[in-house]
Amino acid sequence: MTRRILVTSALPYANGPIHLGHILEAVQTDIWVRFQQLKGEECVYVCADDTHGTAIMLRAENEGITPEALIARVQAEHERDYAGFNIGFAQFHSTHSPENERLSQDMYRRLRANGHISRRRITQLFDPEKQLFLADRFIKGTCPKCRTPDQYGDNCEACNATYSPSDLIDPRSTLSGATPIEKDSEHFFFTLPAFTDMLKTWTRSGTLQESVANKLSEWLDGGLQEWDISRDAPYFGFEIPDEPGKYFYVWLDAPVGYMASFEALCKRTGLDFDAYWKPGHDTELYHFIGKDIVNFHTLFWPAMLSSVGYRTPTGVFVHGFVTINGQKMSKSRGTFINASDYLAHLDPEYLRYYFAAKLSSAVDDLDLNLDDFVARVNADLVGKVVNIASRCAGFISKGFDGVLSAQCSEPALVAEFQAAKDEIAAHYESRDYSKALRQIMALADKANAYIADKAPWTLAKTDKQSSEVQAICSTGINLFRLLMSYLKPVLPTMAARAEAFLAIEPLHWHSVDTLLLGHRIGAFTPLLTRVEPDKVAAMMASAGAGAAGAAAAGTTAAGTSPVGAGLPANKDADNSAPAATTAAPLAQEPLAEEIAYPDFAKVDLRIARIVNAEHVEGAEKLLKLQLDLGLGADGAPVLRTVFSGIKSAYDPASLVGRLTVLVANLAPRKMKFGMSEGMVLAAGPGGKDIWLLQPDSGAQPGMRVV
RNA sequence: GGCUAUGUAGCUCAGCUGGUUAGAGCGCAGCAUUCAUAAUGCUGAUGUCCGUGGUUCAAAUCCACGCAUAGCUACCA
Repeated sequence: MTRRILVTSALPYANGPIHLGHILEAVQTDIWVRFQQLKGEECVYVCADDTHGTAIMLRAENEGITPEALIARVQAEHERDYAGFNIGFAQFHSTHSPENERLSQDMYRRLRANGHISRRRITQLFDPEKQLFLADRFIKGTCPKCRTPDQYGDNCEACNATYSPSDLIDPRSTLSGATPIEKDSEHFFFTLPAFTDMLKTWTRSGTLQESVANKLSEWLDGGLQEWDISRDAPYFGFEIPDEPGKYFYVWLDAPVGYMASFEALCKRTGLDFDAYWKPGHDTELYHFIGKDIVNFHTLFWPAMLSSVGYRTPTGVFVHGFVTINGQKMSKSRGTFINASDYLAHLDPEYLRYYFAAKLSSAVDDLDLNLDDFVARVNADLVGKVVNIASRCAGFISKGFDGVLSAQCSEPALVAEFQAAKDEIAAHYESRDYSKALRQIMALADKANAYIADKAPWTLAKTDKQSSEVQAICSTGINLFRLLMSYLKPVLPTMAARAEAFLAIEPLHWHSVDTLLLGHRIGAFTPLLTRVEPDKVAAMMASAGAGAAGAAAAGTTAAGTSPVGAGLPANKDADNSAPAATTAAPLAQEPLAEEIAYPDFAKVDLRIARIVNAEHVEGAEKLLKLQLDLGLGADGAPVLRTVFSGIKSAYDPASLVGRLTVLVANLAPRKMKFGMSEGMVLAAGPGGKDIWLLQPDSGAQPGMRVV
């Protein structure tokens, strides 16, 4: 029985570029969808741009264009970036579409008919110059608790107090600088409390990860409140039926955008809309989202759906955020990496693999550690997987005209690879991609060990056409083919190259039940090249340059995605400036965390004279230095031996007599060639580019550096 | 502040419902190998499992408190 599955990932907001947070979500979703499709399920993946709201309106105004022109331009960029990562949408639509307008208004009318819309007047701060009601983040003022100036309207970054914007001392609009006035207006509310029981059941019915359900009980137990779904003109969005001058809050029509996108797909392909959105069908509906937008998808959305007689989602899958080298992406730190920054320098499959290798079904954040990224991709994909094909293919083409043996040797090993299918499938199904890939890589290790053990190259020396060589290498090729079948959801492009190399029809999940026997394969070509660390550095440089450009240009007030995919809502988020290409060291390695003076004072830096420097036998990188610190308290000269990794940059003879700076109270470290009693200071990326610190003349050995 | 998570080798992470000397990959050291995109195989070293208390015959695993990090905290997007 074929499953019929509709999958969405969160709608990126049309106010900024696609960044690695969006890509994490898209990759997670895409892998799941491709896996389902390879298994033969009918699985479609839809998404759209989220295009409404004050932020879009203001941005368009700043740029002197219409909102429609803005969202059209941004959507083209978004689609290009997603395509660059091979995200296989069946439909990428827009919330500013006729389908969405009709569906949103229809949903509102039915909510209203069911008595789930209430209305009342509320008072808000209003910018008299811009003639605009102000959201909290467009108001700044002095914190009423601790008097820190320049705080946003909802909470104080200095003392963490929360308050309402009208409590601020000396409030002003960040849009015009005007002093806001209080003004009231009628708003429309969705009566969420009426759905408390329904939601308590639904959130605990296996649709959500446990930690997410735990988090939600905070809201459910604390008592739900009505949800304000209207905004006053001027607003870029859909007008509320029968209520001129009132617009749907962007978050009302954003999730409806999932339906709208799907409806557009149905029109093109003949899929049955109702079978996926009306109750009583065996179809499945899943939303992949980031942890910042849980409320909208697991409270408001299912409540609205159930009110108007649509089905509720089968599952909502929540993931964490992307961090870069352990820190959250930040424009000021130069670690805000846009999809286009990545694609300009690196192969998308690297990142798909790296994300997959670290993704689980948990809500944890995922760290992109750049050194780990290079090492992991190169070791796993090039060193392990591709290597299997690479080391076997030559024998087959040279000795046997590319024809594989009629039987595999080592049937037990082959069977073990095939038997892993169900377990790997279960991991993909449950979104434990890291477990799936760990298992696949363990198999790849076995394949390499098998080939090393059989050493076909020794046999080939005596007989190039030995049937044993053919059998061993054909087995290797078959093992490689099985691994590629398992990896195909993650690495579609590499899988396609492998299919071309093997001269076979596209692999699918059940391809592992068969073997390639007596088949002629093509010539081996590199299926994936290694990640070059230089390219990673270049990517970071362009991301950092984007940040610098944005700062110099002065950012406009703007939000990140309402249906944000990977980052916390960032008040400073903005489009990045065009990427530059020069690599600034500061951009590559941002400043470390601030420390207090006492922390610095712990480090005792001293001037030292290099009195001897020599090569160390057997050491690749080290020089052995003798350092003179001058006379000690007892009048005797103090000498230190330090091993320093500067061999590649300095000739020992050129160092003797120089002054430099020594970390004098560093704990001695036992190294292979002896004890190192301290550390000399140097800068640079390594290799020939290392520069030793040297004081101006006049400094004496033993002087403390402060 | 409250809540939800996270904190395990240099790095990235597994360790489910408590039970022998705490694991993997990468990195590192040594040996082997040279078929392969300096790829591969074998061997080895490395951990107060964030801290402090507690429950228990037994805790990385349970409880409490604390520290650190992230997110959420509804008329923010």
